Amino acid sequence: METDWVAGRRAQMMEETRARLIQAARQAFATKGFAASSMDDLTAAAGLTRGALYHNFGDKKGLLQAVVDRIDAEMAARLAVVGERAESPWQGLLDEYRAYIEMAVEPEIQRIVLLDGPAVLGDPSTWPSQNACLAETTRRIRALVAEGAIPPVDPEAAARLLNGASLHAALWVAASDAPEATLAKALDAFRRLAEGLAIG
Amino acid sequence: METDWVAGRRAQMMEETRARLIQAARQAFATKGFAASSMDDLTAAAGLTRGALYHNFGDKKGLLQAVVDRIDAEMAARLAVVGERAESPWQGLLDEYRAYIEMAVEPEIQRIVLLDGPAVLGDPSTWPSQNACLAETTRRIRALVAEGAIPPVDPEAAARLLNGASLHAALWVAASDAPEATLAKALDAFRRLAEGLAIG
DNA sequence: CAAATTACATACGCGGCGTATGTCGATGGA
DNA sequence: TCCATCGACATACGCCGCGTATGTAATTTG
Repeated sequence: METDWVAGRRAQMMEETRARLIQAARQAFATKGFAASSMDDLTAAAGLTRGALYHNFGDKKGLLQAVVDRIDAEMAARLAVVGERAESPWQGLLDEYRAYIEMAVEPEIQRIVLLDGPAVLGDPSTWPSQNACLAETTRRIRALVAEGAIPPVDPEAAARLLNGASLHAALWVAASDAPEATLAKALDAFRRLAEGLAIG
Repeated sequence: METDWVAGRRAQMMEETRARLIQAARQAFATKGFAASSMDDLTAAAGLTRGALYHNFGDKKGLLQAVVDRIDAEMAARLAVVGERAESPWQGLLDEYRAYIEMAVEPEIQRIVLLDGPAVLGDPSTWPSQNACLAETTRRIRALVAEGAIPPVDPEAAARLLNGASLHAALWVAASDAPEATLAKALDAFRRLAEGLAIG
């Protein structure tokens, strides 16, 4: 009979394999993009072959999905920490979005989650991960409405629009040749938009 | 010697060829996406071969660029008409963005310009077409600031953020199973954000 | 009239994806 | 203890699609 100990060890091996593939994929997708990344190269870099990949993730898109889910979860965690530190819920929201924009400038996040992800996997809301990052900001806006800090608004709608605005701000900053100045302009404009929620 | 008449006729033939390829590409890219569209199928549908394609557009990305430029120009023209019809400049801006969101729901525009375009060609601001659509909204915001209708803000920053918000609103609406209701919620939230520009 | 150029079509090679098949260790019943 | 099974990968194969090199017919130029 298979002991729990042995079974657990086997499962741990598989998780190790998956983790290594995901890590290699992050590296490849971030630097070369999804389309230009070869599965052979990618798996070889992880010390495996395409067999392991198709066994664990089904196909190339499945691997991208796994990578996206992982990064998205990391982003949501980072956002929650930032939002919690703020002195007021409203300031927490602004801080979260500032952090979001700054994260979205990171090449890995921008390339994988914001460009290739939607293009290959479709609208983020249809992702299995349900876009934890979006859920986090939606939750925060919902709380603001519930406690009367801002006038009623559909939380998901507001979160989606603000996320979209942040994402484009990040693309703009990343492509700019004066990132600092561009970021400042983007953040200023963003604040103006967000305050429309607080006032209107 | 080549007469002007003959030269003009030759140029017209090439434009005809380019137009047919672009049209076939629009159809293919819109329905199957850029990556899944075969150049052989695409050119055959236009009654040509890949030879014509590489001669006129360089490579597959070049064709996408041409398609994107064309659609972008059409969008900008449609937006300008909508904005001009409004009774006030501010209302013109709101009308333009309403039109933008509704356009962005159209599968062809969403798939080609908003998803595959940025993923394959990079940030829209780096496109040769200079994103006529974005330029149009930037121009309008600049005018609003100039005439004192809204407090000073960097026009490009504001336009980019609003475009991003609109785009994500459109993705949301398109993926929704109750598009009408979703569109209403999106438009309401968008109006709140935009008013942040007017007030803040 | 020969040489060069244009605007395509045809032919070829290479890489990459997905799948079918093989392998090896672990498991589990007789 | 032995063999049949199964899971987790590796290997092998075929097909498709892109880019490029080459061919070709019409036209222009010297």
